[in-house]
Amino acid sequence: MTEAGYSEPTPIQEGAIPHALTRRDVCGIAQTGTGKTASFVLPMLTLLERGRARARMPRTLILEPTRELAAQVAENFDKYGKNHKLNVALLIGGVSFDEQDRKIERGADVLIATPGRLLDHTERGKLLMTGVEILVIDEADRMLDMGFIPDIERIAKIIPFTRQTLFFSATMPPEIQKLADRFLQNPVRVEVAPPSSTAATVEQKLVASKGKDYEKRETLRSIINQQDDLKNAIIFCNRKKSVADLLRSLQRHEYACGALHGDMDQHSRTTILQNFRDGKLPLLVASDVAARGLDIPDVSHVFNYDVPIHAEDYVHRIGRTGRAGRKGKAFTIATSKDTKFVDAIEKLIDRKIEWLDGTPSSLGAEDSSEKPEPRARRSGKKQQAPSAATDKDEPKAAPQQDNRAPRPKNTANGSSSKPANDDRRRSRRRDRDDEPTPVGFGDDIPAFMLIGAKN
DNA sequence: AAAAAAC
Repeated sequence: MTEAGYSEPTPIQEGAIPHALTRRDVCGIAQTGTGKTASFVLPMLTLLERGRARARMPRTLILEPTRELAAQVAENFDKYGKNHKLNVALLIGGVSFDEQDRKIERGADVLIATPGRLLDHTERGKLLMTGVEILVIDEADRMLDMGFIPDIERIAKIIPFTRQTLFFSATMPPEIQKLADRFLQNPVRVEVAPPSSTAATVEQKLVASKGKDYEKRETLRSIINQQDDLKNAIIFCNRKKSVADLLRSLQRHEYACGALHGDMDQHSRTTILQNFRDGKLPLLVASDVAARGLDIPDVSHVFNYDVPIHAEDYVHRIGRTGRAGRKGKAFTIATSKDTKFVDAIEKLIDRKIEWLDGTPSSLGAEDSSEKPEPRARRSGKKQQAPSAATDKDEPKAAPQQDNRAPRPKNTANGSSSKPANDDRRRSRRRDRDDEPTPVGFGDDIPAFMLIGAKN
């Protein structure tokens, strides 16, 4: 706890907790990584000490935009609420109703939910919201982005007017303010960080790349290999398909990596995230599902494989590193097509991001210097099955593989996506026969991290 | 140019 920075209150905690305890509504403007979660979990623990939950009538409700965030808040209750004998129910999609139903039936002190699943439960008539005393709306700006506001309105409507509401958002644009005005009564406003700031401890760089997929992948591998202090990293892509493609490519190059995006089944999402947190998986390829709020302590690097289309997402992505005053590095691969998005980011964060090699104008123009490998290499692979999109970048990557820096030695995915190219791989062994045999984690992965189960 | 969330 001390290590996590909770030995003394953070500004948002200092500002919000006393008011929450006096049952005032709170409008908190705080980014993740500011101790925001504890600023509602801790007072809730105190307020819940009196009284007990009745069957099917939860006493408090916390709404989160993504399943991972909801699970994370549930973990916080387990951590801080050890001695409070609370019933915590996590209601998220992608997993079965049964256990959730049982927890509701037993009487939940705390309900932590994503909007869709919560409404699903209420519509089945097994969940009564009339006993809710505290409503927490977390990540409101993101709820808005994701189109959840109508759901939130429906939910708020079935919760008694006499409730206390704690409302949190990283930013407070006019639409969010209007929303806050609707949900809150005479709130205390607590604001702790300017919305578009990036941590000063994060070293940010742009990396010029040519625009083809395989060229970007090669650029990415090259920056990864250049890092001598890489402990773990999140690699962000704009699309789920890119996440999947990049994962396959990196795995073929024997990087230990896993993927996280919203089309994956919940079991894989949970397992991969847990392995990444535990340090078993050093590289996480992810969509923006991982950009906000996920509490992964001490991510040393963030790589933006794609420049985010929305500038705010850049701030959220690189906010995964440099947390709690630690050092972090963020590299953004940019092609000539990304110029306007880069401009928008620099405008938002109000500073220029340096180019890695000081070559802003060389976008796509520096081919000769970096590529000693002639195209002739390609001829050797013509009878291969014309499948995996990753084929093309194999030969070019080979020369760099020999003296890679602290490269992860294992491959782990925890899901079904194994490179189905064993024979092809063997035939290319000569390209990297100095590589150690990859060791998979496979079954080594701890059992499905049951959300809310503590160890 | 996208992602996320209910079945």
